[in-house]
Amino acid sequence: VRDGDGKENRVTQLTNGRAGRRPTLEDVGARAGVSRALASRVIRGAPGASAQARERVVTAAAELGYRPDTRARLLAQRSSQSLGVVFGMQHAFHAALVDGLYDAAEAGGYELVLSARTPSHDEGRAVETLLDYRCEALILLGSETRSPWLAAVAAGLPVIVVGGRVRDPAIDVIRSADPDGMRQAIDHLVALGHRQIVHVDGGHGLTSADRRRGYRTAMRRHGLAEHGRIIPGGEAEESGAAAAQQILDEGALPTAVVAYNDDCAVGVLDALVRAGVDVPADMSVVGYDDTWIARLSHINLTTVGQNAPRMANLTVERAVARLAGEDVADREVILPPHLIVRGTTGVAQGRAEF
Amino acid sequence: VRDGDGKENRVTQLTNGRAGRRPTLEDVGARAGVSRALASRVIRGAPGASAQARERVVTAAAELGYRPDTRARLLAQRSSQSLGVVFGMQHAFHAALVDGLYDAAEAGGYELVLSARTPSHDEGRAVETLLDYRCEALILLGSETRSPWLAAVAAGLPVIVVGGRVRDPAIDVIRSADPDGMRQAIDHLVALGHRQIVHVDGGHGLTSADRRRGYRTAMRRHGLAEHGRIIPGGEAEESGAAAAQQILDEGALPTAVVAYNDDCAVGVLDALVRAGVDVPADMSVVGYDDTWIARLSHINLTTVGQNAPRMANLTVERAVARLAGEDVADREVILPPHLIVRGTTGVAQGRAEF
DNA sequence: ATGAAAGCGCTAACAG
DNA sequence: CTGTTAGCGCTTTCAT
Repeated sequence: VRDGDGKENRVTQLTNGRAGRRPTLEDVGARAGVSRALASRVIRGAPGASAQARERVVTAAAELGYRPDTRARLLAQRSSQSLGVVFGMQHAFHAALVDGLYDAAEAGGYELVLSARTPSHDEGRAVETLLDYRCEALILLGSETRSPWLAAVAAGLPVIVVGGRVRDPAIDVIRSADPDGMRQAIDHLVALGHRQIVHVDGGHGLTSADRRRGYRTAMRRHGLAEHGRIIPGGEAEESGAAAAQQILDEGALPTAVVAYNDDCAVGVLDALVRAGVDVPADMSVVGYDDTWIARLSHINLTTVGQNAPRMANLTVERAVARLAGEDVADREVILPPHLIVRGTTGVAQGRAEF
Repeated sequence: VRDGDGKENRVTQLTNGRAGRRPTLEDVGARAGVSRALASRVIRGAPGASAQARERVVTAAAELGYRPDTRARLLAQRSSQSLGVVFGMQHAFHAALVDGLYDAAEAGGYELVLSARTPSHDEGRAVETLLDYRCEALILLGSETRSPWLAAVAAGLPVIVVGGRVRDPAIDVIRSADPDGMRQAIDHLVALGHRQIVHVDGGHGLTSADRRRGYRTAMRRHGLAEHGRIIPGGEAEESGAAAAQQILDEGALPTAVVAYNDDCAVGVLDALVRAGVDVPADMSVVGYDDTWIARLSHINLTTVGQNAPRMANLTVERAVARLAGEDVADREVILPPHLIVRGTTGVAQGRAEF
């Protein structure tokens, strides 16, 4: 009798009132025979109401199908208790993040106001919208903006970038240690006997640069700098496929490919499979982000996971801390990523140079 | 003497926040030497302000970096001028739809309030949030809810479902003619000489039922009822892969597969390619929705397109019409889909039965 | 053309 | 514990 009935009742109440005007606190108070202020206290669970009053207000509200008006509440409150979130539709990882943010925000008593980044609604517009709603803090998923306007915005309210790279000292960043994730991937491959490991990178972004750096460092540490190779890629499947094609065309195949992210890795995977390369028998492939696409049973991609729920929690925590004026030591929180071994990596083939 | 001083002091005391106070219309008016009301008129481009006043207010606002407070504006206006949108992160098609909705809403002078459907934030919660923002109409992307609560909600405000199937007479539906899309796909394949065409369906949803029906009808019309076959699938890649595996295991391969949607088709594609089946030489594959995934150059999937921008426009139009109280003849608007021929379909192999 | 005043629905300070 | 009184920032009559 949990969700089904409860929800049904809740929503039914929404519409019980007359079609013309939705009931206000005044109406509820009148029906319960108390003042609007007292009704308000009861509704929002604030202290200072007798059990009797509480009971009457609750029933009156239920009968009327009362629902508080968010706009009015936000306006009257000193704090709007809402966090603005800019996300990119399309980004699989953002879906997980937003999900976590809903949880964390609710737990912290905050509302979430969403604004999407789409071709016709860029990050700037998204931020403006959110600002106009007077949300108290801004959460930008995967932003890599270097424009000065973000800094200006950050002067007005806490701004937290999740899974992106921004260097402004006024902006908090929650992300994971990309070089470390790469290290784990390389370590894993090396342990499986791979030496010819190429990296299909993610293009010009800062995150891409980080992962590239992690790749280089890890290869060097294993004494494989000679065998390393970086192929220009991108964020999408298409780039991965193109990069894989390039690898194939060159003839001298590596034994493993580490891609910038899962999307890119899937592109690589696809191109390889089409070319008749057996993964992982002939070649291993590793992605990054552990998005739902990596988990699909037929893809079953070995990848580096970022713990979206944890990042979401930290993000909301950080936002709340900033809003409370607490001093935070570290502008940047860097979480440890963790390798998730699935089916696209295996022992390296015997090779001439072995 | 204006009451500026006293009020200013009071307010300054109240807002000892870190960020200082954002300018209000009152501030803009004061700086421009006009009343708040007049400033309001100028800001929102309402008539009733001299060119001179207009000019001064505009510059004052610019200097102050004034931005209207959406919450307050919505509260004061009789109509909130905002449309609530519930979408599913993850759904590639919704990204295109939301993009179009932003465009259309802006053109129509409406705000968009987004609420995502995620594991921890289901459609019911999403709708509640939106309702609490007092948006004037609700736009549900891809909803197939059969619960009575939606009907209850629709009693209170216009509800428009896009690309879904809901039977309530109070709910508008904008979708495309799925059976017709299927027909186009089948016609295309038949024209290429295919006869053994199987359909991997989308499961229990109404949209899936529609497409399944379209498949059956089209096959019958071509006299291919005997060759038809429907394999249970689902909405995601995984289901497509599983269905393809089933087809492969059975030995007697068809020459073409029409999948429920692009995701499913990509799963099919993947499983086929892994099994060494050459697409489209050995087998043709068709998807549905023309999402970005179908357009990826290495997937290059023949699919049925739904014209998201058009649907978005119609949706907003419909919402506005309902809000204006206009009588709309057709509760359901059904758009013609169109086949997009790409690289996964080709002439059928010569077959024994030919 | 302009301004004063009255709200929108709610919260919050202060009396009783 | 409860009601009264002020607003939150903006729009909207209704005078001037």
